[in-house]
Amino acid sequence: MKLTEAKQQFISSWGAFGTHWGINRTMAQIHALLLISPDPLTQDDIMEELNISRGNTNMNIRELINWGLVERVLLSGERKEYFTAEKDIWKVVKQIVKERKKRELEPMLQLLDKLEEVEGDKRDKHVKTFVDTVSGIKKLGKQADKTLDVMIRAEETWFVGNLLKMFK
Amino acid sequence: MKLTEAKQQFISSWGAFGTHWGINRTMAQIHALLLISPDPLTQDDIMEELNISRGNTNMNIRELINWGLVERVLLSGERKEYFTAEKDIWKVVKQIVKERKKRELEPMLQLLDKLEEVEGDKRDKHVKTFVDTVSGIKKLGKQADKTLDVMIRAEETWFVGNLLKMFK
DNA sequence: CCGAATTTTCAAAATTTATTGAAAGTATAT
DNA sequence: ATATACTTTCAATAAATTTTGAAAATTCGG
Repeated sequence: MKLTEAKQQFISSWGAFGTHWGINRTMAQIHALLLISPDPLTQDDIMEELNISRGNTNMNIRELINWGLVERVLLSGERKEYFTAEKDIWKVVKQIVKERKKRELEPMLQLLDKLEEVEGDKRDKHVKTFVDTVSGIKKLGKQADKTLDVMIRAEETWFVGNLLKMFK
Repeated sequence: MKLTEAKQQFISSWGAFGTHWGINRTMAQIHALLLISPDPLTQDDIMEELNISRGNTNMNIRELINWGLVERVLLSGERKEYFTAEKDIWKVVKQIVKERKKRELEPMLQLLDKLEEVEGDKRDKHVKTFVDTVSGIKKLGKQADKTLDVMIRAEETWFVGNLLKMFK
């Protein structure tokens, strides 16, 4: 397979993959393109490579910057902004985990805390099932939260080594 | 907070949560409703509770069954089908992990295997960056794959205990 | 086998989400 | 200060996804 074709496949399937994870296609594709680009790219490079409009490109680059996955780079003597993606995949994964934990897991846990305190007689099976379900989710969610905290601080070598050993 | 209100909040935020994870709102809401229902429900119960159409209800129940999260239940002497959700959250999580691994991670790893074999001179930095990126993702993906395999087989008590100890 | 109850399908409609592109905004060099 | 290069915004449009509901198919008791 030629590089050009391989690149296209990578970008397109990274985009499709993203849509299963609540990330929009374009954002994932821009990320993919930057991941495999040895040098920083301009907005125009990205627009041209992916055939997308200026506005769309701009919005999604900014979103990637918000997620901490892409950085602005200023090349000396150049007026244009360049963009580059973190290439260390372990760092990328940790960053995504960190953001999603903050955006999704933590608010969910807060809600569950409130819902667990529902009024009513526990002998009513509707109340009991509700409280048990909420508690069960909360318990697992809190464990996940702690585990992810440590993971975010971990080094890849340490993480992979230990995790595998543990699971033998 | 009253049970009725708590239920509604739970269902609606479970639905919103689902949409961040590539699951459609209705599917997640039906799942939420069944999770907190002590007894199995019919399609009509679900339609009424969530105010959704028959077709929509039917489609999403079947999808939940495909995911292994909901089961058909036949009550003796009843013609209608009843549905119930697995209540053990750890089992639910394992089931979701299992399915997503099969549907998403495994195909991605297969693709990466192919893409890693791209033709071209490694001294070309475009080729090098591409191959390095693909290899990096593949390596981490394969580790995740193995780790999830063990997790899928693990018991919650064992899992939570060990994981926490390990991360201290 | 018939007919009523129930489930499933699927084309059309509604809704949600993503994309465009032109206009407005900003920064920089001279 | 002005012109120019570049970035951002956002209302309109397009595309993708979800939902509906009526018709078709299936199931099951008698």
